[in-house]
Amino acid sequence: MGADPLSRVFSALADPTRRDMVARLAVGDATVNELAAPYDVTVQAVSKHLRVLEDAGLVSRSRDAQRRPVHLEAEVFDLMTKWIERYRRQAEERYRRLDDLLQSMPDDPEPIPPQTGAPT
Amino acid sequence: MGADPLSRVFSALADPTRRDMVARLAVGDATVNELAAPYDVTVQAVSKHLRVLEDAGLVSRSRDAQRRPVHLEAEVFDLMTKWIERYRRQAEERYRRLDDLLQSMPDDPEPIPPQTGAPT
DNA sequence: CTTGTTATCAACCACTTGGTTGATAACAAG
DNA sequence: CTTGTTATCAACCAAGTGGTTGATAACAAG
Repeated sequence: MGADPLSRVFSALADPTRRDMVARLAVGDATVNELAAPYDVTVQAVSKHLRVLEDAGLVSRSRDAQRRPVHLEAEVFDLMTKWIERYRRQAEERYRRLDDLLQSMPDDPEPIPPQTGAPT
Repeated sequence: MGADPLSRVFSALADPTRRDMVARLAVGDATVNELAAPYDVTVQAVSKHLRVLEDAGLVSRSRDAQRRPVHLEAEVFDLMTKWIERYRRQAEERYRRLDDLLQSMPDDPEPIPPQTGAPT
């Protein structure tokens, strides 16, 4: 469990039930029981899911008598978005450069004939 | 392994080694050995990681004699980005609306007194 | 105080995961 | 054909995950 923040966030959202809960919480705060209702699992299982989301910083819990309203924390999404955008942009940039290169040269698909001694 | 595409992508990127490989591949294609070099693990382990990335659609592999150049597929990132953006926007929208609501009413933190028979 | 509700903690279980070693396949070069 | 390189497959193992049941805590209401 001592993983880095990014790993925790990705890992938390790798579960469809957990993504569902995030979707539900985007509409508004909810109690554990409310979150458990749509799924065919025990409240304990949902409680565990919420702990994972909380450890990832995606969710926070407050107190209201014996209820524990769950609240979605949208900021952590930025962490992922930044990571994703960075490498997507980098990959697209690379692709663009490759494309330019291929267009600038008309033929000859053998860039490096190292020491195969092709005689004249 | 019969998970949905989104789960596979999130799950694949939940591992720091795999994210590292994506970062490396964003610079340019690489062989399995090249990808294994920086890490203190066997080539087999790296091969497994690549399979996970491939199953998630993040990576594709071609043939060059006995080498298997690995190529980053940037399109799959869109799947995540779309999902993330959707619920972030929704959560922010909700936050904005809540903020408006709180500003429009000056006091009285009891919105719903259901049947407590408050007389007159 | 007792009862019911909401939620967590603890122990357990089947399955997955990330790693290992060993064998094998595919190919290049001597 | 034999050797070396690159990579995958197969079996195994320790640790983690998602689920369960049972006990417990915290609180509201009778």
